[in-house]
Amino acid sequence: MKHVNIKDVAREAGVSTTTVSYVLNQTPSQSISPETTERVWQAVRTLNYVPNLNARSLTSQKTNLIGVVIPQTEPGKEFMFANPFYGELLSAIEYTARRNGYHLLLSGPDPDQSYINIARNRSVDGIIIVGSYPSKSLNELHQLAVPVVLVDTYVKDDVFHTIGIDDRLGGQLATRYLLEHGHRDIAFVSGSVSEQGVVQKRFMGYMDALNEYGLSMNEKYLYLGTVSYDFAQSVAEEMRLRGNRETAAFATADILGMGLIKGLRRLGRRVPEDLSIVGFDDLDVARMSDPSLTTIHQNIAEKGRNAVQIILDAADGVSGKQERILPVSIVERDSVANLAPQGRINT
Amino acid sequence: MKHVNIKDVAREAGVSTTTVSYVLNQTPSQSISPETTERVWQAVRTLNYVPNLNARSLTSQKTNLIGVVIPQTEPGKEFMFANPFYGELLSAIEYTARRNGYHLLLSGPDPDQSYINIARNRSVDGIIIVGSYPSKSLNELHQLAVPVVLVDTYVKDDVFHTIGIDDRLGGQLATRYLLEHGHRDIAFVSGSVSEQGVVQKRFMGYMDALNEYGLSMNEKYLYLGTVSYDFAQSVAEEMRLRGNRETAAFATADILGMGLIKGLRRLGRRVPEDLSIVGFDDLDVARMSDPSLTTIHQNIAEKGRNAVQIILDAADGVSGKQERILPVSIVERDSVANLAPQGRINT
DNA sequence: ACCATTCACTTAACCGCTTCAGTAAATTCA
DNA sequence: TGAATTTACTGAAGCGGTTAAGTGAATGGT
Repeated sequence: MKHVNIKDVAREAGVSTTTVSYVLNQTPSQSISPETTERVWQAVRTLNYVPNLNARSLTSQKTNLIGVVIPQTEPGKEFMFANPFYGELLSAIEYTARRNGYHLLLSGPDPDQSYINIARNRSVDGIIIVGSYPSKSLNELHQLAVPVVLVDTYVKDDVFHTIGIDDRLGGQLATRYLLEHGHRDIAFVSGSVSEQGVVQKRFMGYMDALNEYGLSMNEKYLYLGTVSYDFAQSVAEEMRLRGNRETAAFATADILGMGLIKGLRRLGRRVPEDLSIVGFDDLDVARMSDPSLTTIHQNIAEKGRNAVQIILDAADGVSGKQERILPVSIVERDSVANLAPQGRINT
Repeated sequence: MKHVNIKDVAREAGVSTTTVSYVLNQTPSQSISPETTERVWQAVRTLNYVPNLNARSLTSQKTNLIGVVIPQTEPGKEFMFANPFYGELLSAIEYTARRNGYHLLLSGPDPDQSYINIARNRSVDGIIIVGSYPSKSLNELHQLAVPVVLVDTYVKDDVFHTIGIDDRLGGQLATRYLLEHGHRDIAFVSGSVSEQGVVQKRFMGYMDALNEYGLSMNEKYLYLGTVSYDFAQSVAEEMRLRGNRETAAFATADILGMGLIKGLRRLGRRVPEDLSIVGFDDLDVARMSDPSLTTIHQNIAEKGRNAVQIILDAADGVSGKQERILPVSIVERDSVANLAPQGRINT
């Protein structure tokens, strides 16, 4: 099946390829008669012509492609998008991009960081990078001529655009909520704390709240591992091993909160009666869990929309680094118990 | 920042662009001296040259791009990938593709079906279509020159490759499992039954199992809606309204099973004591639920890997339609109770 | 009525790369 | 040793578009 090209259309319509191009792109500076325009469209229809975007990109230097790099959530596992968080984010990105005539070029991060090359050799019009990466590999992105949007990465830099949430406030809200409900011994359950990641900020918020109440962080209450259901499940056991007496836990991801619930239940402990839990993200699964998870809400879709919008803006000539921070809020559900002064429990 | 091109490299290395091209692609039919080869690579390094894949694709007619079309799970919602099923599938696809030097061009289905054009104008090397679509829109894909892989679509056609699971057997296994546990009044909870979709097959399996036990389908036990947690939750209420006496339910997706659990609990009914449930898919969330969900396992990642492999094969010249069906099995967890003859319950 | 515009198009160069068809020198073979 | 082959390259066409510059004819202004 031969690819029909612009020449075929030109021949069919009895005009030059230039004219066809002008008609197709409705080039504003050029005037084409209505009759010719119609003839061209007619030819396009009869030949069922579709422009080759590769060729078009070659000259126009515009690809209408946005590169998206999404991390593995667990090292070694290939299922990076299995985490619903990324699914929702990617959905919003895809939808917004498509609404604006863009498509997505998707990639996980290669060990050899070839995702940088994607931006260069595919000539994407922009690139969205989700999650935290070693800053040295980010440095390589500086040589790029296209706008780069970092999602959920904390990095001091005045070239990359960033979009994120107020993670520190989120951590504070979560912890404060537990404090307000009478809890004083609050565990901190999370994946590893990296320099550029969100966990560090949430941890700072955790400490902020403790400080508000004149408390200080107790290292025995820190449970750091990976952002996975299984790790969180094991934390329940670890709590017992450490002989800790925490009455509540702040889990920095809903998945962690859910794993923790499961782990506790296995040991015969109940949520929230024996341990109150606040999660983070407000994924769909948070309300599906039993008990449903009190959590910090963030607007994931809005994050995705903003990421695309920043690139769209940049493509439209808006200059200067953009830095957007979306709000967070607490969603009260059923995983936190009120610890009355007497030590009695009221859910 | 000027794009450095092959000419710059040629000049730097003191050779022709042809030679550079041969070195870069290691064209087998051409012999280049080691010294020249080294000079070219040296030039590539000093200039930090990255080939423009757009230009390359233009001549070579190969893009190393695989188009992926993933449906919205709920009409009107933009979050098509939020369903963990698609996340896992997409992950496997992306990973396998990247391992083989391909990238993914991602798109949701436009109302105007422009995803067909993606295949044509972006000149992807293949296209993977997930989920069921109206067969007329599939017909348009026939004009494509690239291999098309349909995932989870039942369509009689000898052009499209297909990859799926034995949905009918899955439905049968699920239902039979309930029957084996003494259940006779078994609800069928699912999204809408479409011509090409998987639900229809699962429904047939449901009936197969009933027939095995000399039972026939009772229309009162059919609950059809959308594949969503919320719908399933409402089914619990609907069951009461209908005044039905089912002791078990086969939910054609894990999300439905989970929603059903939640809905029942809201009404003070317990799973599995009051209603036993078998789900489908064996998503991560199935084991996270409480009670954990007995479900039909399918290897989602394997599905994704196969989809890519089919395209890779076709690109390598393997001809003929491929049709792969992956096995299913039942995973026993905690959502099914044994209904003893006396009517007593043993979990 | 004459020059300046505007209109409606076309010609041709170019985007960055691949690849066919050469070509001159070095090597092999009889 | 001369012809045939191989080696190591190069020139130029072409992939399918876009776009700057150019060209007649029609229109406008005075």
